[in-house]
Amino acid sequence: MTIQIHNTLSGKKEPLQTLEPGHVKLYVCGITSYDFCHIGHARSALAFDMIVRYLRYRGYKVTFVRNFTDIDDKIIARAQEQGTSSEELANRFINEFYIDMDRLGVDRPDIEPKATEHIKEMTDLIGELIGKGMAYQAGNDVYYIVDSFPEYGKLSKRNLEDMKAGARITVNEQKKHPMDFVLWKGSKPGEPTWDSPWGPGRPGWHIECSAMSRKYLGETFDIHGGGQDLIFPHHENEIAQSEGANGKPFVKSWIHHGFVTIRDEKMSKSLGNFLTIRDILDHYHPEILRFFIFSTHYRNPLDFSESAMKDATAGLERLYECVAAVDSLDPASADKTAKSILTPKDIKKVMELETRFQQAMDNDFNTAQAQGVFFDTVKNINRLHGKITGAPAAEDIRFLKNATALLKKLAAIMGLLTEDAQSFLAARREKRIADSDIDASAIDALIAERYQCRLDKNWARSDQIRDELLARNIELCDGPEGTTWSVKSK
RNA sequence: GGCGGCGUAGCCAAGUGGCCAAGGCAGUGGUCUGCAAAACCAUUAUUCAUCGGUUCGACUCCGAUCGCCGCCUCCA
Repeated sequence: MTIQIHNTLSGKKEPLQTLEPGHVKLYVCGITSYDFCHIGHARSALAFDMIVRYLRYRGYKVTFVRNFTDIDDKIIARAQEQGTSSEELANRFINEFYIDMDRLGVDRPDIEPKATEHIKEMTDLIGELIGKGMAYQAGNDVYYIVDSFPEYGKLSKRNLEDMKAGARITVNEQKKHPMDFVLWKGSKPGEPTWDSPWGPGRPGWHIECSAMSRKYLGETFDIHGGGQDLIFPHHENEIAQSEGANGKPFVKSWIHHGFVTIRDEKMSKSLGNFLTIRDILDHYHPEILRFFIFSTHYRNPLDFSESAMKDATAGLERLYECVAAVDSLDPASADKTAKSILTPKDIKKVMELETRFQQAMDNDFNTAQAQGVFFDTVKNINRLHGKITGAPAAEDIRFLKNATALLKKLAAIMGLLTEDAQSFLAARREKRIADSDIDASAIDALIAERYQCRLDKNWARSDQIRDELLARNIELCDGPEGTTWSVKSK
């Protein structure tokens, strides 16, 4: 089985064939650091985190590069608003980004280049394009000549004629063609500047990715990724720059993930439906967000809502409940004379987990399908666990523990089931108590009273106490070790 | 207007032409319990927006229609 990946360039799923055997070279467009990251950035980071982990699990060496855009118009504007330098602002939000990524448990890429640390690579590349007649200086700016690259539009499937017709682009007198885009911008007074053969200025947005990917991954590499909104113009322009300068194919396969929407609208600041990663993590455990994001295939739109997060919570807890139940089996309590309850069919069903997981993930990283495989396995584990009556056979304990160990190993590729199951569930219960203003001692007193009622078989009063507490969103659970209580999930 | 994508049960969501159309949430029935709750088990789409076509056979391929979304300006 080979891994199939949907390639935006061809519009089809294609088998992964690395240029260098067993080594995937991956470049992903990172953030422009001028504000806190939102849930859409989280989806991007998590999608590629999962992809890298899966490729490594499948035995590939992966060189993963993700850049920081730390100089651009928005950064300059925001820095001026705040009375600070663009350097300080960009670095501050890079640090905030790391805080978010660490909370989400996202692994660091191998290389995280910053645009401002690669000005030389960019000016070299621009120089090459001018030398080839593919770029020109106009005033203090340098522009790319889109007409010089016949394949312009091949990624976004559009042509220059169509784009001119629907042009909503501000007319720029200096440009020879309205679609020509800027490689180098002459600086205005007060803006950050770097020296260049075309005078003081700063790089255009697209050139950094062409320059930095070439430096770290070479002129041609395997996979380039980002959000669907980057297809045009950003990635289209990267292709024009890189293939124009290098005369070689830029990227073998393009991966673009879908948006996060809220009430089916794309998040945007103008609509005010903007949720930052830390807004979400203040209310939900990081694994719940991960579970939610991976419950849909990465290319589909994903609609954020409280009810969707509630579903994700219930689903993740179901997985943890299964693991916790198996964890609580004590090998020392095994009955040496007990017969195994396992049938060859049971064993086969559970052992299919890894194959089925790989089939799902090989199919363009289909995490939604893979989650389905997890639940099938959980169902089987629970069924077998339920078949055990009395002291279990040692063989059965070993089998169930191996099964949950495998489940945890595979779920970890999506960053799920990484915590101790008992602790996770206990923390969930405590969080619910903490989130509600409940007087625990008063509840304990009522439980004590009810305990006496139950000994006296005074069911009426006993049930009355339970109903009173239930009205306050507190659930009682009568077990062999006494009564426990928990706050009901909404 | 140009280009791309999507429409599968109450909700979410897989499905790379052919055994009963995964899975989750919610619902229903059971096990457990004094009764419950939680947990677990079982169960829930003769049908895949609509209409045609190709095929021995289509949710899957092709065409048309309706509806929704995204990109074409910064954007994950």
